[in-house]
Amino acid sequence: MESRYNPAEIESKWQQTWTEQGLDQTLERAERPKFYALSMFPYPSGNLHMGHVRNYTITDVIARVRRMQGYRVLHPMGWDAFGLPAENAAIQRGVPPAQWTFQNIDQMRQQLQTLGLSYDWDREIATCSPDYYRWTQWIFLQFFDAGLAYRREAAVNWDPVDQTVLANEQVDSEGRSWRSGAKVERKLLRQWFLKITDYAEQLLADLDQLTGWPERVKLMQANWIGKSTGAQVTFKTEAGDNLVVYTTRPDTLWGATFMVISPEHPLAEKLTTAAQAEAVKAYQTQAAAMSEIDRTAEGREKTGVWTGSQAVNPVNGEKVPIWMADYVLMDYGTGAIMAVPAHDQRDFEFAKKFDLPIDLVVQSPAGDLDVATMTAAYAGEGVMVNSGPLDSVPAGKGPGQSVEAAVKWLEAKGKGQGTTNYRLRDWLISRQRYWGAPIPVIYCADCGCVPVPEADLPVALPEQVDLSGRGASPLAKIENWVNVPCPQCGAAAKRETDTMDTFIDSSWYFLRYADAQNESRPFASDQANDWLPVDQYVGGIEHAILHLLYSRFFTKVLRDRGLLNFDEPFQRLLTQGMVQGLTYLNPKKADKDKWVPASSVDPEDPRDPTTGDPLEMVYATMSKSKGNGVAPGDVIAKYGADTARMFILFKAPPEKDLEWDDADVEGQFRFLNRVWRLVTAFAESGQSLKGDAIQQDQLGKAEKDLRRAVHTAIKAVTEDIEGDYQFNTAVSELMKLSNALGDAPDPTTPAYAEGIRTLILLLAPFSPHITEELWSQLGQSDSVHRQPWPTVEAAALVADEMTLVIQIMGKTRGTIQVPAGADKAALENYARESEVAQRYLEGKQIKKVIVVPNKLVNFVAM
RNA sequence: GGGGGCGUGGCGGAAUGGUAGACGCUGCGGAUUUAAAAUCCGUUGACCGUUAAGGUCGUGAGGGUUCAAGUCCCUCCGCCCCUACCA
Repeated sequence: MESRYNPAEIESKWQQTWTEQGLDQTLERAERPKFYALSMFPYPSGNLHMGHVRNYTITDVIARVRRMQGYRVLHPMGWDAFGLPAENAAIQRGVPPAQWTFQNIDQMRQQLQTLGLSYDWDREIATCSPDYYRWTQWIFLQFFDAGLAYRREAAVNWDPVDQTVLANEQVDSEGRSWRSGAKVERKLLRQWFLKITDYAEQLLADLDQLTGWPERVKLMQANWIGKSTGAQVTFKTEAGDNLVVYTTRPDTLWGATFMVISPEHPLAEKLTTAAQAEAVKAYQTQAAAMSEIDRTAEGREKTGVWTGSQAVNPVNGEKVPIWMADYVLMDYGTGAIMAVPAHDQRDFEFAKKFDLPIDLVVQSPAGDLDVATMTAAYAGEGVMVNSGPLDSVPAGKGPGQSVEAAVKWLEAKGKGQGTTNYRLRDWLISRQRYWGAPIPVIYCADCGCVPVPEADLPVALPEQVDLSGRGASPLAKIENWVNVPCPQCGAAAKRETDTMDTFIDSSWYFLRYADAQNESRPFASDQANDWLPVDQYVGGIEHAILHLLYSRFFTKVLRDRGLLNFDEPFQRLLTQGMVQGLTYLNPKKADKDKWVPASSVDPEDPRDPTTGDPLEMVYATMSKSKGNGVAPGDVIAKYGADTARMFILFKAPPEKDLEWDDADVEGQFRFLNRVWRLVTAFAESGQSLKGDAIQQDQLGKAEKDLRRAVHTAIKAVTEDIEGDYQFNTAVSELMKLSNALGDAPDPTTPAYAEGIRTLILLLAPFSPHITEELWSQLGQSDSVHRQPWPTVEAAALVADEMTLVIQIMGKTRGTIQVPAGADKAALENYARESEVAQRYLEGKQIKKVIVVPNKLVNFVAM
């Protein structure tokens, strides 16, 4: 009797069995090639959302296929578990951050387990656990030892209401604190930095090694690193100081008519004359109070103030006034610029506003540029003029052009030198927060900043802590934690009370998985060198720069410390698209309030429940604020994890956004039901999966057709997965195979048995539960997931006949069936004799015949 | 302003320069059923053709290369994403 497909029952049954059997544990068999499949680990919010499901399903399919292909696969999961939400929960609900976090982890692990993901849970990590952050601190000390961790004053986002520093991501687009709503100020504080700029060139150059990364992610990183070439030029000030500027256009030095320094420039005070002191001070205060966002707002009118002093242009001896303006940023270049208003738009605007001179040094090819009539800076091609030794040299950065000539001239005269500059800045890692890894250093009055000795790690987070969300780091208030003897001299000393940016935790977690339970080191080098680099990394595009750049940086530093032997952590990267939900919006309402949660809308007649306005429907990324989310648990409860996985893989290519659609989910459920019926009917007919040996040359047409469909499916699914991960087309190939089996006239042949077997095996990585159940119903004792991946039999792909397309003048006019393997001459003959060709060619003269073997014959005729 | 990507049926999406629309969803018609659900079969780009055979058009727009263009080249339009006073 035919049983119904009951996903709830079989899924929990097999999940339990797999856990008991340890089916998903990492296979330690050195003779097999390794494959490391990794999803970006989640923050344990406590709630699994569809974005997670998509991410982990993609990686799981890849891991499962590789296992069947004979690789030993590392496929781990863990938790990016430090971070502010845990502190907020503590403040709002009085639950200790550790307790809140570990509860969430338990909850999310359970949710993950319902998806049938083949993780090796023995390697699970949580960055907030002392077993882990001990090694985060150890790695920090490696950086410290290498001179790559240092402290300096930095301008940070300061919330004047809550009296705390905020991370950039906690400041909204209007420059307000997400918590207090106060306008964020910039404040100078002593902070810890990692010297990522030391690795700027390598981080840029090694992008070339990342052949398996999306081009746009590499571009984003390259732009972020922002390499530019130019020159540093020294201007002497009236007071005799050297004011160094960086410029990418040293050739326009002769057109520099003033200079601008940043309000934070170290020479600012010295350069300011008594007469201007008050105005300059006021300008600096005003600049300091502004957030970076306000300061760099688009289209903002130039502001500035004269310092009262002047410098000498080193190329022509002319005096140029030194101004101060906030459009010059202290943390790019030298914090000072030479202004060439004729050829730089910003300088042009500044010169116009403050009535400063404009000197033309590049004349356009048309020769019609005149400073008296210019309404904008000219940055185009041309030839150098009014530029002494550079006159008549073509303007530009190319070989033999003005920039090259200018650098040569400056270097020869000792007035400057060619340099390379990067936009990348050092990484500020101090956070005035509790729930992070404490920075393991101690301040001693005599010995200075002393690293915590390795043996004393971890510097554990104290459990009893008062979290108010206000003031400096909560750790500073815990006297018996802060006060420790100096590790060097034993005198009374104090701990650093800041914790590390959580991006540090995630910059090395992929290494820990290789040796997750090591108690004496963060990882054994031979283990890490064996498993890494990650063969396939999967995650969201939002980490295109941050996490991926930091991880590359860490890998290179640890390599230089002799701990790793590879340059790049992630060989291939797949950035999966967002999951979008059907979203209702009220077009009459303002942007922020226009979303209407789907739960309060009647889909038959979508109206705003409060105003009665008709609503518009769009697809938008699922989020709480839009009320358009679909809970994974609901879908799994209704259709099962296999259906959810199939839908997500089929609905869109992995890197594109995916529109959640219930009807399509139903479609996948129908497909799995069809597979269920096909296989259970086969099982009940009492046939064996082994079948008789198949003799390809003795098969009838129907069997040959079926075998061709079967082996075409193997080929297509394998190629779709090994190539660019076209899971959507892979699933459609599985559907075609299922359709072919359903259409097969005789379900008792060996070819049919082969088809059933192949369908189950090819489907197994996509839908692990139903395939395991069907496999076992067919009397197989070993897991379907331990079977070898099917291989293509070339002979089975060969058809006796083929469809030949007949074209007249490039237009398809019909097709005929011809024997396969016919040569060009034979194909042309078949085509000539065809009824279609005769009809169209009657009374015409054939000028040319193009024969494409296995495809078509095209007659060019008049 | 700079950089990147994308425009294909009612919808999601397929198409090594070689039959555009695979596969699925939706819609429509039918079978089964007391009825429904489920399932199965057929059909589903537009237009012309009474039916049929067949034809014309059709991948954002316009040009070009080619025997043949969704695919390659040029010009333009539209949308999306990232980034931005970076000297």
